Amino acid sequence: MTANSKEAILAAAKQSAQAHGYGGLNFRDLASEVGIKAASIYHHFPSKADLGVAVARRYWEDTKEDLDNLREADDPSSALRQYPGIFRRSLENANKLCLCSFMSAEYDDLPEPVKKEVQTFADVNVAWLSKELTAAGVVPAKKSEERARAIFAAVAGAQLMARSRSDIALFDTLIECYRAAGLLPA
Amino acid sequence: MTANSKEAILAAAKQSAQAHGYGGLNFRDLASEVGIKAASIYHHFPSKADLGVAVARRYWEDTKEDLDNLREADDPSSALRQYPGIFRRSLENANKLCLCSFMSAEYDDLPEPVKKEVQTFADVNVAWLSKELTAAGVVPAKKSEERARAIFAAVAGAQLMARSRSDIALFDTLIECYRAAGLLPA
DNA sequence: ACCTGAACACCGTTCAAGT
DNA sequence: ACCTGAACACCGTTCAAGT
Repeated sequence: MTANSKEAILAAAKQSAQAHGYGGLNFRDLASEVGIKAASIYHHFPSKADLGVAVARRYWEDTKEDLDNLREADDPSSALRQYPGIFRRSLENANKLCLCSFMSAEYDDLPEPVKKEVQTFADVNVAWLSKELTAAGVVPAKKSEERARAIFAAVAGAQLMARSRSDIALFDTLIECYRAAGLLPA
Repeated sequence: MTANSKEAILAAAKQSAQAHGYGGLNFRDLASEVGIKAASIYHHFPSKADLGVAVARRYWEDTKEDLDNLREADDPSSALRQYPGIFRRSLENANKLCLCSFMSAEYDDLPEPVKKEVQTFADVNVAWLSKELTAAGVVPAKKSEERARAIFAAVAGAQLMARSRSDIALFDTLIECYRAAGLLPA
């Protein structure tokens, strides 16, 4: 074992939750991947709900960092152009789904604090998109949040559909079609 | 018990799968809702996979019927306008998700024959949309399938996002925004 | 601090046996 | 045909004990 167990658990849980959801997360498989026993996980996370919260929070934190890096590296138009790439990378990574899309599906069965983190993921994406859309002059400031939400929902939907076909090219076609139709800036 | 058990199981399983997914489908709760024991379900469906196939097939058959009715009752433009209503009705029904969106998330853990039914659901939607888009003159025939796929993915994404907020008004706003942006015909 | 074996209560699933 | 009791496998969780 290289790093500390807590980080290793978090990383493994993130991968598993993106493939199998919160319900599909199980401590025994998780532990064996990390090289400890299931009971040991409880030393780091007092319950499954706590692990779920930690994974979802880390997930949006990582995404926020990716988004901020995009913003710093490029002008708003280019940054917006690269936004779908974040969802594409999940598909590239063993056809994985956005953790928060999966958890949105599972919403009824999620512990309350996990729900909050899922919503924060959406909020982070919408806020970033909204700011870039305004900065790029795509839509007036008054309409930017609404458009941001539409883009977020559509890109998540494209990822979901592409995953169900294990077809990254389909994802690319869908994004191109969003651009051609006018939902995403060309 | 009114009708036969098999139909009652199918109906209850459909509701449960839309709320909790294929993984969340559980025979004990299902049985108690129908008024029999869990083991009795296996008399009607030899395995969970068989039940999953039956539920998913029934689901797309029902949707196909709804779509065909829409087509017969209205001209292509009006029919297209009412398309998102099919997804809206799931949300109205106790904030439920499209069964096939949920199963797309769960794709890695689905039995092979269930995967096929999930794809057929998408195919049915895309074929209907494609035909109506061409008939309504929204896009040239050559581009209609691609656009149909984009609409299907985007509407499913809107439903997923609205579900995670238990907010039907958000679904309506997203659909309106798709129209304003040009993805859906106005 | 960090980990484990063993156990607990629970639940989805299966199957041989009932009617 | 239709249903069930009982068993099985697995789950999240706990805890006393190990280092």
